[in-house]
Amino acid sequence: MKIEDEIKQVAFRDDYQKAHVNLIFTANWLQQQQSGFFKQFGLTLPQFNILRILRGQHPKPATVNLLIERMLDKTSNASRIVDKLEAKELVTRCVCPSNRRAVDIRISDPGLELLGRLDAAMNDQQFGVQNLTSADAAQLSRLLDKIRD
Amino acid sequence: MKIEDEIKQVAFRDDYQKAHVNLIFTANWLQQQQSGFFKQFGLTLPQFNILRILRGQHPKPATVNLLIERMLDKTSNASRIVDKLEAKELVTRCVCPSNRRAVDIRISDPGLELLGRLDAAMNDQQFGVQNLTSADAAQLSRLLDKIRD
DNA sequence: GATAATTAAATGTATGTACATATATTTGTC
DNA sequence: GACAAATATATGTACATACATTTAATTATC
Repeated sequence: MKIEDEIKQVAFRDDYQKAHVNLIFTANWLQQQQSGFFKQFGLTLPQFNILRILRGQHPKPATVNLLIERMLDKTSNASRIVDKLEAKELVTRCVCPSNRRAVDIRISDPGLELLGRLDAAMNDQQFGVQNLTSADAAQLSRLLDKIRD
Repeated sequence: MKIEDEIKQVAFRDDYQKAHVNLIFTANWLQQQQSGFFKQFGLTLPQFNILRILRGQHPKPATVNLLIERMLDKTSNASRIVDKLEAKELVTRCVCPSNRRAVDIRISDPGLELLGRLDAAMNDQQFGVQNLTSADAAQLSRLLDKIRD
């Protein structure tokens, strides 16, 4: 659906304003699609992202600092998201032996198992990007990179 | 900067996954740019959006329902955002005379004055979309509309 | 080696999001 | 006109975000 119809705004000042609003709107739409998906597995999107980083490190541990570096949203609160994952026993947390300020965070076996199920489900669920051609997708990334220059 | 460098991921599975991650990352980046901007004026992004809708209605009142319809994020809590704006005396709220279930919400004179200052400042602040050509911006909107089909 | 500065994580507070539920008013039906 | 259904908003709870502050451990400096 065209963005004008989605947000019931008759016209935009120019293509720049339209692209800007469309970007915010679409990313939001995507996040909602995704959070509905993750909810089936008892996770939120940020919790999933942290688990995925931990799997990337596995079997090495990660520290909170490393999680913050790798997270898409740098300013979010990794420490409290790990709290939630620990409560669900998807990760373990223990004081780092070589630096007792830091904590070693590891994905647990149930955590790995959950991510495995999520991977399988995600292959059947492409959240709209499948509507693009491969060339479209590449072009989209090029435009987005240009915006952040 | 290319998305691979931004999030320190070596490679994506395909252009689809890359575009997807890039979209989420870029929209987040844009929102952070904006929220820093609005903070100078004592507003948050959703508060600004509500004020802008109210100005569009002015001098007619808006109801909470109308705000929800027009907001980019449909599921957020308009009622509590209006609470914050009312506390700052940027809007007024009173029971609608013709339907006492509804509340009439109006932007106040200080609210209009604040939006006026924001408009001026926003013309000097284009948040990255100015890096695109006009044709790029139009193409971006076309791709985003396609994703949400 | 005591003390200051830095670093790593956790905590506090205000705001917003998502979703369920509650309260009050209006509308529809018998 | 009583009572059920629908409507408009507000409230409650859990989670996340944004940013400042605190606590504890380590490193640097004298």
